[in-house]
Amino acid sequence: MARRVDPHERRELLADALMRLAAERGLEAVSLRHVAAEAGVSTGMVQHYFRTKDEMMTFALGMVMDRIRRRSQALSVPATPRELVRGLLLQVLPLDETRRLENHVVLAFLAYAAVKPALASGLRESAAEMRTFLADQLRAAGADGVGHEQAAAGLLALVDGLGLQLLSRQYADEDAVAALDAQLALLFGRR
Amino acid sequence: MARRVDPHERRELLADALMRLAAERGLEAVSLRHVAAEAGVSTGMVQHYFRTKDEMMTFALGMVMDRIRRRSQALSVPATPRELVRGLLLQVLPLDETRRLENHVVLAFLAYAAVKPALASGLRESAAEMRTFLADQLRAAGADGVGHEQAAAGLLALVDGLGLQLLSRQYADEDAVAALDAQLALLFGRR
DNA sequence: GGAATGACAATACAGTTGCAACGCAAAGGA
DNA sequence: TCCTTTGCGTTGCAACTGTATTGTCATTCC
Repeated sequence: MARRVDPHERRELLADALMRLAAERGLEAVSLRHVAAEAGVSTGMVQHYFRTKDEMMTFALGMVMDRIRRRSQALSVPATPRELVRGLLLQVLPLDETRRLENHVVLAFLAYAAVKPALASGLRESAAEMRTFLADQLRAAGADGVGHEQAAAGLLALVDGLGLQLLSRQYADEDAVAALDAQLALLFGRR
Repeated sequence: MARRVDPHERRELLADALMRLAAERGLEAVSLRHVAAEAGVSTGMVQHYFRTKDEMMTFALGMVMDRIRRRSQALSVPATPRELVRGLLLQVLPLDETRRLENHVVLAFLAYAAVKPALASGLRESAAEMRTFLADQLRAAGADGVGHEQAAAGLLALVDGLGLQLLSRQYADEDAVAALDAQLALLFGRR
């Protein structure tokens, strides 16, 4: 067995195992051996594809952000700005098991990045990206009232906060959606 | 030296050291030895006051939540509901070093509690407490539009999200305050 | 048909972890 | 005065950590 394998595919396999671990037992449970066990491979193989643990973490975080981005882009079917905004923000909320898992991982990495600034840049980027997109849509819709940048930032913060509360089960899914809709009504006008 | 010491005071000393560690180097850096070193005592003493690491973590989290609550209650000088709400929410945002530190710790524990449900209940409680307080104030102010419970939940989520973004330095302090004020204007009416 | 190479597996190693056990000094009651 | 209790320091231990080293194949190229 030589060159036959696709390295990127292997890395994704391992990163998937890492995600499952992080979501179910926290980032503290992520060790080379645990990831290997979860993926059903040897620790040697993990080391083969990630020379260091940090490299593994960085790759996994990048993968998660990439998936979220990709799902959002697949969303850009013709629609009104308001529908676009709502769709995008609903994409981010943890309303099903896959996105629960992803949000768990993002939360874990958020706490991790608060201490390891090298990882924070990726998170910052994708947030900024989403913020300008939201602001553009708000402008296009002619949303009145507050500045568009500010409203976009507020929406993003709202969704982040709702996500947090959903994760810790303080809140039912439909209540979170209702809170989001209420805010959209305030910004775009009722209905 | 025997009975002279106040056990609770000692525990707070140790929990303080834990907080500093968690804020500066993350929860992963919190070990019995590190906490002992940071507090300038022996690991034996840490073990004397906390029989297990989990007991130490739980106590520290409780202490942080207590401090936040206490600061909020000290705030209830006569004021209009709107001022009260603004004051309370500004209390929660990480706008100075102490509160940055506290928010860091809360974030770390949030990620931790997402995996250790035993710790989550405390967080849930204090959030619910704050939500009903906010809803009461909104009702008292006769804020129109959306339901009061929903608006309160939205405000809380907004502040949580803003806190997250402030912590990861995605955002300037004054922008966060502006976003909060914009939302208050939407709810209470301009000015 | 070697030789080189890529893909792993196994093991070793030094450091760190939570926790238990033991030790001992000082204060108070008997 | 003894003796128990409280408060803490020290040491030890088994488990686990990230990383480095080495070994073992199967495959591909010359």
